[in-house]
Amino acid sequence: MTTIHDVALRAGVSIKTVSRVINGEPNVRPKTKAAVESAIAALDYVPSHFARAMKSGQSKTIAFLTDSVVTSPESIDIAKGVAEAAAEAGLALFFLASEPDKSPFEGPSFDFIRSAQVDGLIYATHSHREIEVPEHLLEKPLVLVNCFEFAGRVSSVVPDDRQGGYLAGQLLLEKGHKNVAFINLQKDVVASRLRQQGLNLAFERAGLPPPHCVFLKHEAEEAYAEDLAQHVRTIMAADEPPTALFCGNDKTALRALGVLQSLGLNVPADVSLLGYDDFTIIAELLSPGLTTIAIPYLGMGREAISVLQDVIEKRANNHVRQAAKIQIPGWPVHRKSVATL
Amino acid sequence: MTTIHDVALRAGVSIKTVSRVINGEPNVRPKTKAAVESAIAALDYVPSHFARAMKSGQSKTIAFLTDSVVTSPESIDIAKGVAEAAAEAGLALFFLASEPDKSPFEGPSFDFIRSAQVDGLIYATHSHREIEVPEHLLEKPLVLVNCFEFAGRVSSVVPDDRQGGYLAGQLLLEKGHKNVAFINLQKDVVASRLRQQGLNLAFERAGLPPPHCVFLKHEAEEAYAEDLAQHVRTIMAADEPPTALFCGNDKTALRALGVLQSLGLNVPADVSLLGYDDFTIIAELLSPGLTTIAIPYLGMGREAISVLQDVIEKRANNHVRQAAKIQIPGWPVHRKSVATL
DNA sequence: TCATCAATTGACAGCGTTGTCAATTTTAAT
DNA sequence: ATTAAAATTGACAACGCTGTCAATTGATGA
Repeated sequence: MTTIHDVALRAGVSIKTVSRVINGEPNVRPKTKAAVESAIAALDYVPSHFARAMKSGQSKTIAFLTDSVVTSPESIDIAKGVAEAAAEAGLALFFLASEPDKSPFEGPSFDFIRSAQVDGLIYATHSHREIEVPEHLLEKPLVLVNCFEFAGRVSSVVPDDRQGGYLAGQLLLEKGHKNVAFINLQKDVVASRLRQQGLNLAFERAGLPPPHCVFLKHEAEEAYAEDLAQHVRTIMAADEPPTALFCGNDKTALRALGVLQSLGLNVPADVSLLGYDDFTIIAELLSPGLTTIAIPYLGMGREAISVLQDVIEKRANNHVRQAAKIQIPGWPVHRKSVATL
Repeated sequence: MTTIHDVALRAGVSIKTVSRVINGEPNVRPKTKAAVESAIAALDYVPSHFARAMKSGQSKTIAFLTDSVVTSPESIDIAKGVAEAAAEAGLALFFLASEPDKSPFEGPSFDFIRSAQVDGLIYATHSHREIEVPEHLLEKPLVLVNCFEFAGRVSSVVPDDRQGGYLAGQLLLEKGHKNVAFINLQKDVVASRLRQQGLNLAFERAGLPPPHCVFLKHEAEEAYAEDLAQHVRTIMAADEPPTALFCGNDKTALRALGVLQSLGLNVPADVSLLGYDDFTIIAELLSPGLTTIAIPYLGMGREAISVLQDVIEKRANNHVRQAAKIQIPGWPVHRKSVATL
């Protein structure tokens, strides 16, 4: 491996001067600088990350922890956003998969975070929810993604589910749907309440009563499917069945579509279908293509890096930084499953 | 930060002795060892990864590069397998997202690999294919996943598509399907030829002629869908239509199912449907559940770490290691879409 | 031309760790 | 009890880099 010494030797200067050139410090004669730069190029020298980190105590490295988000296709974009933004910011990124059945905040992975003197942490969850952050984690700059803690000690970046629900309402109303049924996620899911609030708000502002809303039960795959089918059948059997069905996520919408088809109902001719997530695989593959509300996973990931950098900087300067909950808005994705009345 | 000095001070020994205890070296009196260990525990000491890496030149860190696999749900399991196995092996893992429109083997990310003295590299692709490995990459221990180079200079871990095709043939024959149509992937896809070979072999061994096989055209989403629909209709319009349709992947199978249903054909009563990939999201969600051949992504990821460790070790001892192409077998996943005749 | 001051450069220590080798202690053998 | 050998322990250098501070060089003005 070529070191700073090799470069210094070749350029005929001291290692300190090489260091100055590398770090763009002032007070280096242009001629000297040129000599050093050509030596660096000739030797294909890259400064050792470790030596720098050891000296400065700043590793320029952050770690990305997750309950399982990296391995879940729905929210893989969080990781993508984090990775992109980190690269742009010149930060190295460790991905740590937490071990199953264990808190992600302990075990060998976490020892590694400490031993590698990671500058900061990003913790992302699979679903939007509240978490408990162990005391000892607060030592390090930390940003939560897709989750938050009520104590408000840690900054978090979450989807704006209320806005998303509102968006759904707006979209449906624009297309003329006033009689809407909402097959919401399980009642204990954070997003489910928020989206309902947003949806209801949109209807309220239009001078309409809130849409009929049912919650799925939180159960295994089979039970969930049965539960859903039941709901769809009940809803569509009403005296005045809704003109549109808004589902808590795209997967539910996919299932609902199957049930509707089995009832001989055509989407969107007989009933419109609106999803949530913009889970592309499902949404694009369905016929008709599923109109849905996108969750801004990519943007959340990017924002997390930005917030984390801020936290790190503030911490370094001994400023207290007010923890904040940052809500990133989603957007509607128009495909074919919602008809205009 | 607590350092080895703090521990030594507290335990009343020299730093070298602490080092011995940490690294499990012999010739430390049990009493001394106990004293050091209790000091470590009391101070919550974790050795600095950087200092160690600098000293040893071994970073115990590997990098995972990919064209886009991390962000594609189909093969996210490669990443998962790599991450799991790396953690078990005590290796830290860098995930580097390659920049769009750029070779993953250049740019700032790659400089980082060099500066961080990464011990080895794993490069995974989204689809099973041949790639060109730039000369300068061969400096570092490298293992390819889901791709390979014909030059054979680099070890690779790939799915055994031939075996997978054979498995598909076996499965169909076991269920009594002798008249089968294979809607294969695009002709230029590596997997497509191999699977066809495997499938044909299974039929040959059963004393049957090879199944009818058509290839999809490699085109945009819409054209692809149209192309597929055409094929399905043609195939099913034959004088003696096949009793089973084997699709090149689950996505295609999903589409094909739609076409079959639109033709008024019931799966699996009228015709059986076999996919490939075990892309759970699709396969489980379909009704009927899609019988398919699983691609061993997780196992491939795990195997990659094992191979990489081997390469690193051999390299360290100046042994030449014969590069190898390691094929990991898939397996059939029985759901409901293939009926017994 | 020479003193003065600013700009440029380099010597050296130290970040936290482990390898080398010498010093010390313990054990075993007489 | 004494001594040689073995086991245990520690002092110190070095890994590649940057910060400190001193030394050197060049530029400026009288």
